[in-house]
Amino acid sequence: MTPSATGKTGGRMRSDGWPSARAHRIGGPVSQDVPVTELLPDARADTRARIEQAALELFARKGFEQVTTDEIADAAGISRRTFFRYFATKADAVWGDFSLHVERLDRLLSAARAEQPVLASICAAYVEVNDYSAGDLPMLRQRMALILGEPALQAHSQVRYADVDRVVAEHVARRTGESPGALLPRLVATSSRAAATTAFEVWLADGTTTLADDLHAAFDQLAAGFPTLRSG
Amino acid sequence: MTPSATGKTGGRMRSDGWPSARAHRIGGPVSQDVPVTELLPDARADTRARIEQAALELFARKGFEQVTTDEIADAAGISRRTFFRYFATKADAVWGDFSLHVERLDRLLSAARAEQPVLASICAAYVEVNDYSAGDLPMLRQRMALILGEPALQAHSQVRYADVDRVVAEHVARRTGESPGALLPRLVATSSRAAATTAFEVWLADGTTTLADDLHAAFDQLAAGFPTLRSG
DNA sequence: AGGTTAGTGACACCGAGTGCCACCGGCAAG
DNA sequence: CTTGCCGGTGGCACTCGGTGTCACTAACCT
Repeated sequence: MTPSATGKTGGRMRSDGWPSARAHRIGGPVSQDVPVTELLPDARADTRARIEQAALELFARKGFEQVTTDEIADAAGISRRTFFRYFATKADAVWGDFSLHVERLDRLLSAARAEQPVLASICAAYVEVNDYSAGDLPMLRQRMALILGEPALQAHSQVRYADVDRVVAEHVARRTGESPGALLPRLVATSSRAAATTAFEVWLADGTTTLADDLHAAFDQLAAGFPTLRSG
Repeated sequence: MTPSATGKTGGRMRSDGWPSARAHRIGGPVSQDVPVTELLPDARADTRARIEQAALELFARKGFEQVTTDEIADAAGISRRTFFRYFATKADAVWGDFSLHVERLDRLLSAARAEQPVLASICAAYVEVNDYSAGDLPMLRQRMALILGEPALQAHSQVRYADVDRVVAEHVARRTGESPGALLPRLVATSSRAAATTAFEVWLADGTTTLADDLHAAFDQLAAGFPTLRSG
């Protein structure tokens, strides 16, 4: 918890450091920028953000697999054990509160106008959820480059996307009166997510286009049954 | 290699078993059904098949996460280390020679008639690759139930599907003259795979339909831009 | 017979994750 | 002020997936 984490042992089995109480005694008098009091309110949110930031920076610099949870914990000034109290897996540190995004997507879909074509509603919801401010774009790029580029994160993403698909499939089911497990709701959910993911990839690789434009382009193709393909 | 694997140590750090030479000496004279000679030709293929079978049976019975690689090795009559000489990861034991399927898909796409619409070629290739004999269907069901149901395998599948997507995207790129990295080839690849995966899920859940029928149904919807959705 | 080679098992090691316990700080009740 | 509770934490031991290394064996090739 000492803001300057230098001097902490951090690793397990390293046995070259002092017990953590010692580190506290060292760091304590040196740093006074955190008043020690009022640590309770949302110190957890702070710590979580610090871990996430440290992890993201390390992943971007060295690659996901090359970073150990020990290093992340060290960089964030906490112990390895505490890292896993904030994030269930190493991969989860890359996905900030993703469940919030899913909830937001759900709310947007539920509030969609009934006159609007279903795919248009889904596209609009995807665009809205991914409407980041210019200042946040660099972090988004970094995050998505990791998620789409690192095989381990690519694999992990499947689990996260399952939630998205469920929400979208339920929306389609509501609109068509079918069961969420039927072919059409599932298919619309998975293929619209495929469209979104592809748009992200193109947006990342290109660098000149807008994410919203790429999303619209992908969804237009999907909704029209890939008209440019009919030349065959 | 003793056909009856009872008496093997199997686990690591268990230290209650004899050295492996001892086990060989015990198992040797007892079992003569394997002529010891002609073990070289494709004993590897045999061993690989035995491991795969043991793993699949254990996964289906206890769940993927509840099975350790030690157990698989024991059941297959080999050591843990040898398991990882045949399969890079525990998850890979579920996917039989999947690269063969990808190669076959690639060949089918390359041989597709140019007059045929692109999506029809892709659908036909998917159907062809997944045209199992009636006798193999139970194993296919078991495999796919694991891959689509177990989160860990679901995640791992992403890596495998990346190869499929690459092959399909390259085909689309050849047909349209675009780059394989452009939006349309990527999008067609990912969304057609989404269609295939969804068809598999529905086929698995339903039990009365044909996989080929479900695949055609999904691709028809995709190619037509989800016509039943236009009621909005 | 001697050397080569492929397949194997034992072993040690790493890193992700988990359960458990001890500690320490804040806080309420006495 | 002391006592006891409680949330967050660090340390530790353990499991399990995965890897590098080494020694051994059996088939093979001269």
